[in-house]
Amino acid sequence: MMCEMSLRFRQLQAFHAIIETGTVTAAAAQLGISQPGLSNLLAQLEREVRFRLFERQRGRLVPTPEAEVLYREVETVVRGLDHVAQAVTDLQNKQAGQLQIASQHSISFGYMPRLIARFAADRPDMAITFQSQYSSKIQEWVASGLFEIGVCERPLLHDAFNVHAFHIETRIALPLDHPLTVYDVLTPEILDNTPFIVMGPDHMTHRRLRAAFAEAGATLNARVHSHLFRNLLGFVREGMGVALLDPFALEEEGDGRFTSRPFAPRILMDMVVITSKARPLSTVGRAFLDLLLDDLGKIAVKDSVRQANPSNA
Amino acid sequence: MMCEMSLRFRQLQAFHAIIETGTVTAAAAQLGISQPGLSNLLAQLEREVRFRLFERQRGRLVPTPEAEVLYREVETVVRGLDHVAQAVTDLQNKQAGQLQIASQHSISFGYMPRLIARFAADRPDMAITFQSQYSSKIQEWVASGLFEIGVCERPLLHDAFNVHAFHIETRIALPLDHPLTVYDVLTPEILDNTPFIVMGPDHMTHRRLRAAFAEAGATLNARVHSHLFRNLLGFVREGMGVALLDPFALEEEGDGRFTSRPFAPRILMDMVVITSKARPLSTVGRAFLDLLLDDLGKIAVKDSVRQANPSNA
DNA sequence: CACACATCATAAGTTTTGATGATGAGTCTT
DNA sequence: AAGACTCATCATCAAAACTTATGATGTGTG
Repeated sequence: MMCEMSLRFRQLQAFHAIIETGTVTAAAAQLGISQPGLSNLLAQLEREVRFRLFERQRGRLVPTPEAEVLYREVETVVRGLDHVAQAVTDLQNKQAGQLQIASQHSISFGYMPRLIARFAADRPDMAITFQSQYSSKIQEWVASGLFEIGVCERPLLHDAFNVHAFHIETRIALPLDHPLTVYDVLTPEILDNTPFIVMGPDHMTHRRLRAAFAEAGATLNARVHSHLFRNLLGFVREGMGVALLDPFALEEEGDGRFTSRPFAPRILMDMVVITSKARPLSTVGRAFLDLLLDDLGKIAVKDSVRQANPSNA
Repeated sequence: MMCEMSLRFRQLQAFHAIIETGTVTAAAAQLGISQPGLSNLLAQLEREVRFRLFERQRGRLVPTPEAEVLYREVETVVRGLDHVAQAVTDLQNKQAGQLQIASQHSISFGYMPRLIARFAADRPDMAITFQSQYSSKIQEWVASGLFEIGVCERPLLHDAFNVHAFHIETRIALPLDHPLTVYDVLTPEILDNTPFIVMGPDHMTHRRLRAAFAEAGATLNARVHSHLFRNLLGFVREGMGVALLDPFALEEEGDGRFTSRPFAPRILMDMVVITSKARPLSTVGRAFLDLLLDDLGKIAVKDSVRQANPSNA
């Protein structure tokens, strides 16, 4: 009684679009094909699975319970294809250079390009690949040998890295005309109930900020949530509140639309420079890593640039 | 510079198979197509993504770092298709009946069929769908309206159910010639270091069993792990050890190759009969539910068949 | 060294699948 | 009853997927 069925991806994609949009016509538009084409795909699929996926009620399609169960599985597959496409464009953007460096977004706009430029000045014929990404992606890339050197935040997800840890002290960014600019150092007490622009709740610094406020018995008034330091700054510029930022994002202070103050108690960002344990560093890689660590020593919190083992969590 | 790329699923499937098997020839066999066909798909994919996925070294394919990064994304998608196929066959096995009942495996061999037979005796022209599945799948099916009545174990994963809780007391099954058959009730002290056949460590009863042994300062000697009560029984029959089982599995006691004893402290299985909050029970559904709850009252631990709210975890 | 047997790539030809546009039937609105 | 929707069906055609046949290259063996 077992019979061959050949679920084709196109059919699942069609099915997915129909459930999502509610009608065949709209689904066809979403996929950029004609309505009869989609009708066919659906008919094929229903013939092959041998149960109804939709009740035809008064000319409309109403998903059966079976369809809803199936949809959950199909969802994973169809959405997954988007992820693959994204991965492909990420990989396409990587040029083949002699030295590959990836760093987390917040450090990628001002600091890293400047350092790389300085490094490349003495080496005119060397090609360097530099890319900005999320911390987890950077770790994946360095682990797989796609990039030689990565700069990202903790936590580390694998154990495949040589790790150089350093810590960056965060500061509070405020609009120029903010009343609290009169203080030299800001504390939770001073900032009690002040509108705050914060990172998503899963980010380290957010949790530490919240803890600092709780400790001081102050209220953290989280007005806007965002997920890139760079975005927070935009809101600060617009005067919507204050934000806790890393000094790299604050480099643009010169634009004169916001300023910054230290925060007490200090909140540090746990950052790391990683290289792959699996393959040894190239000569240029070594040279750049030395420059990077040396330079970070000037910015980072004292005594925090050192060799260290990866600590997960 | 952005150019159109049309990642076809078949190409990803090909890529996935090649990475998995290591050679094109083997991958072709796995997918059931010819080697040149696969070679073509790979060539297409490499042309479209515009970076090498494999180095051709001495006639063999060696994945590039890019390929390994891509593989992780592709993996999700391709494996997902298998899940969809599995879901489809699950759904195909469901017949269209007026009354749909699903129950967890352990209760599905003896008890439920017998009860359903009794119920159907008075109603000769009624079609009933009955299916045995894992607890989580049963919940999904009842939640989506695919089945009217489900019998499964806690924990409940949604809040979409009307819940009737009951508790089943487990017993220790032993081979007939086991020395411990001389006891009327078995305790952790008596069973200290006795070879045990146990459920996987994620199952409730396993954790409680372990706790009971720890409390008594006895050693739980887990000799075999399995994941279906029915399987445990097979090992007991073979004399490999004793096992903690629900009374439904023990119904076959008549076969004379094992026996059972109560265990102290009592270990109960948290079970529930669920129906969907979303749609009201049909008349037959109501009737069967009444019969089921009434009958469970005779088997279950006293005072434990009652209406209750779902409690998660 | 020559032979058998792997590997992957290419070419040409066939079958299957996907999509189109025209058409029709049903439902709801106005 | 017209018009704007829905979805299904048909004939048709192009693109994709697969086939067989063949060649180039590499490896291991007597």
